[in-house]
Amino acid sequence: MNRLLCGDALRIVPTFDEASLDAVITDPPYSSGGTFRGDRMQTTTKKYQLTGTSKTYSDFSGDNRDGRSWAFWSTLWMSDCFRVLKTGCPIVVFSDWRMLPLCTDALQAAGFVWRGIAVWDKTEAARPDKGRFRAQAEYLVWGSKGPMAVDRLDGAETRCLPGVFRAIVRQDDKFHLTGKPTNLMRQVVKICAPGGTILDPFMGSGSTGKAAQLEGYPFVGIDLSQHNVDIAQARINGKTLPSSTPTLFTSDPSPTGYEI
Amino acid sequence: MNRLLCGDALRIVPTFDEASLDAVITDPPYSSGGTFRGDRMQTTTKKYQLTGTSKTYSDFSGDNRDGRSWAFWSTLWMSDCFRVLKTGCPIVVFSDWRMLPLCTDALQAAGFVWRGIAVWDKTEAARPDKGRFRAQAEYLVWGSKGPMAVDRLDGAETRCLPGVFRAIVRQDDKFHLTGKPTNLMRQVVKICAPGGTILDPFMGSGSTGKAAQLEGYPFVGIDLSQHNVDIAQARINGKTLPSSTPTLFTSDPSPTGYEI
DNA sequence: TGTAGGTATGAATCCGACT
DNA sequence: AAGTCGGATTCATACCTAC
Repeated sequence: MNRLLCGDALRIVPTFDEASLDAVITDPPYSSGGTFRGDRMQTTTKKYQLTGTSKTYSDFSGDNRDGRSWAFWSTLWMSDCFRVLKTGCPIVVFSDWRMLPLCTDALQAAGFVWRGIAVWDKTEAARPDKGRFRAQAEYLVWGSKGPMAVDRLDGAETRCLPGVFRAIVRQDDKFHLTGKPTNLMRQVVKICAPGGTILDPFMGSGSTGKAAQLEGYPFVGIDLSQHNVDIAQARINGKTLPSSTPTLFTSDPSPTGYEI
Repeated sequence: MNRLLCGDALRIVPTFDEASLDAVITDPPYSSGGTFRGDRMQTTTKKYQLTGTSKTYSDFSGDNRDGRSWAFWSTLWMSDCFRVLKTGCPIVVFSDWRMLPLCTDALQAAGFVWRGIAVWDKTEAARPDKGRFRAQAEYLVWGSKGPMAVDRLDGAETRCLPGVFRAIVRQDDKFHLTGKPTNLMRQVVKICAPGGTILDPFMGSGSTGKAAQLEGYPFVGIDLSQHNVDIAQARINGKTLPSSTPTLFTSDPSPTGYEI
């Protein structure tokens, strides 16, 4: 069973039971985009979308922190995730090149053992820049709560996962400004032990959830925006949007949302 | 014309003229913790040959002593490189995933503008790890001395370089424990403006120098080990070793070596 | 269904003009 | 002045349209 919740991860995750989940796989707002503070303060579409693009995506909030506060905030939500993960279970966090060092700091500050960096190669379709190395990769900073739980993989076939994923972004597979390809996420979720429940505290349009469903993992997703929760629900359910949408989670400690 | 020098980069680079070189491309020792020569002189073969780099580190990288002193030492030699580079010119430093955050810190501490991370994908030939993401990539942390010098690229054709290099490690193209494929390095050296002189303060067996030669760049290489300097000389010259090898650079401020 | 050719796009960046 | 705003740029690939 899947649960999709609308609200702030910093409020919702603490309501979950300790040591109840099997993996965290997420793509938080990077607060990147620009050398100067002013550049980060733009709307996300202004920062990340090419001027003159016809297709429009909704802006998302929480993308204007500076480096220090981004690391501080990341440590907070990663600590919450640490609490609800079972011992030996993995966390995977997407990052761009600029935030990568801060991301590894926050992961370790939250108590995780940093295990490595995997690479998402977006191929040569990524935006070029004359006389420079093309910024065509994003990074998957990953670690575990204590020693990796190899034991739990007994019985089920245990695979080595790739360290570099080559996956281009397709228009018909992109439901969010920063949406990830489904084929990429189907590979990534396999870091979770078979049948384990996966949490994505910043699910966006729900690519992690869709991939989890396709690979047979129960999924818990959280997003600040009702719009995104609706899109994710529709994608994962494979249905059109319901007439009655769930209410926004505010201060009530018991979140509301979809159970699908 | 190429120059190959034997000695300590921290002694030799300061003897070069300020703002006299056009690029720094290098692969420093990853685990060389020492500020002191003796620390770096210890044999690393045993550490690397059996397990690859990752097993030799503790599970808790970051602010331990090895990491701190590596970053400190890196800042020193990068600062030397900063001085001898012309304004607007690039520096490229290879790093493994563990040292990557420290490497970006040191690069910026030395005064460079950090511009990004490129990826060397060693492909699936890298050693697999059950139930984990394969550590199959190394990283090229790169930056520039001030704003990138686009002006100097006028006239010559300027291109966007790839951000992910796929290159398998071939045994017959490997003259050194951590040698890089020539095809990889031929791509990387193109970050240097056409005809510019490239410095590699830790040249090892000279892959950077060989690539520089093939792509038409003058090259200055430094290595602590006479053995490596001899190998590099032979590779770049395409000849057998000379009967009289150059003397080890010690405290004499005017280094000796090959001019080829 | 297949091929060829034109157009749109990308988790940017730089720079100059304006407030 | 520091902060904002907007236009130009880069090229491999996907996507669309015409034949």
